[in-house]
Amino acid sequence: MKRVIETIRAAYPISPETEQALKDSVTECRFPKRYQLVKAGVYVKCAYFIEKGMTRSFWLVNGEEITTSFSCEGGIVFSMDELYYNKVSEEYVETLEDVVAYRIPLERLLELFRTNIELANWGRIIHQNEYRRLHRSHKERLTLSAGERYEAFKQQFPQVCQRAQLGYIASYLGITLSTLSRLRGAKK
Amino acid sequence: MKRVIETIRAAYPISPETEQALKDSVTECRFPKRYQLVKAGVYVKCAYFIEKGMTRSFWLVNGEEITTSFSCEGGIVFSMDELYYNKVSEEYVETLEDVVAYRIPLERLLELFRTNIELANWGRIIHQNEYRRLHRSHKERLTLSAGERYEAFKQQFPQVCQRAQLGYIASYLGITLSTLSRLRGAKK
DNA sequence: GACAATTTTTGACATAGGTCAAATGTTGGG
DNA sequence: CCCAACATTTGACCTATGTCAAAAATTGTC
Repeated sequence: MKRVIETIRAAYPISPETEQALKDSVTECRFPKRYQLVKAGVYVKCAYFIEKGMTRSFWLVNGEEITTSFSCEGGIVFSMDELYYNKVSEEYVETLEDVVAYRIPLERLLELFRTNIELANWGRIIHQNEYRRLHRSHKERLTLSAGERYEAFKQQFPQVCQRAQLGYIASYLGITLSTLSRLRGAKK
Repeated sequence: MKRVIETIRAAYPISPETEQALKDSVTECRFPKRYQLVKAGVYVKCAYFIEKGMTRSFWLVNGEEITTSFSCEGGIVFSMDELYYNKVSEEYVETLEDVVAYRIPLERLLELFRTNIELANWGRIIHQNEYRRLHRSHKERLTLSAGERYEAFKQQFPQVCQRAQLGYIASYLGITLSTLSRLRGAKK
């Protein structure tokens, strides 16, 4: 869990005891590329810390997939609806590469939040950060052209940009595949 | 602080001791309509729990104001950049009505997060909720037409809809004032 | 290493919503 | 109660990006 613990510590410093409590709560698991970790309409009952590989979350609206986020090494993947509100997911999460992850039951994660103040604060801070990210991308959506948004995305997530295919990036940016392709063509 | 405590408890149950610790940390204050609680480029050093009245947060981009959120009774208002990253704010927050609020120094709020597990969890949960809200509005932005978004907004925030002026709502929805006005005209 | 499947590029055309500016309506302070 | 400041509506015209479909490039698999 090297990568995962590192990322947690970068968000909020945790003690060795907390680290151990986490380690005692997870199970290593592996998934092939294109595997659905979370499906809309079902309970998953666990969250995944990504040690290796990349995933994307997406909505399925009128048969169209809309990517809402990417998670790489160190990230945590779960169904918001289930973790926050104990409802079935409205979103899907699938692997974009082979993935090594650590599975933690949601119930255990919630118990850790309730009882371990370091993890409660870590949970607060990762949500703050994600909130800030979305907030910024909302602003970009309102003030930048499609091309400028793509540039900003490349800058902010160079890795994702290289590892994810165009269609996913396009829907994340809220533009069509054709438009994104044209933008790339025009740039060179 | 009735309204404020009620809203906190609705997000995460806190004990009477925690309630008291909060009460001991705040100062009541009042602001007239159109007062700027948070300004871009400066340190504010505190957060405000709104007891009465409404505020909006906005960005100023190329001389244009882009509203990113509204806060009513029970809400909490602060500079994300300052609370999360100890940087000056990039956003403004101004009152849209006369406001009664409770001021808490950011330093004290952070100390409470670090030392009080109930408040750490409350902090986690309000951020989860805001994150979910933004997530949903991001989806709406990508899948609904301007008119449908306005309908969804009216449904989700009927109060804000009545109390805030059109221009603020338009920029929140990411459409122009003229377009929103036309939509309203067409509807009847 | 060649074919099938998938991904990306390109083309022709359509449109939702933007822009700018003027007209009208509403509101609060003296 | 009236005027100035502010908020909303309306009009004429425009453009960034979408849609749909076909061609080209890339990738994975037997």
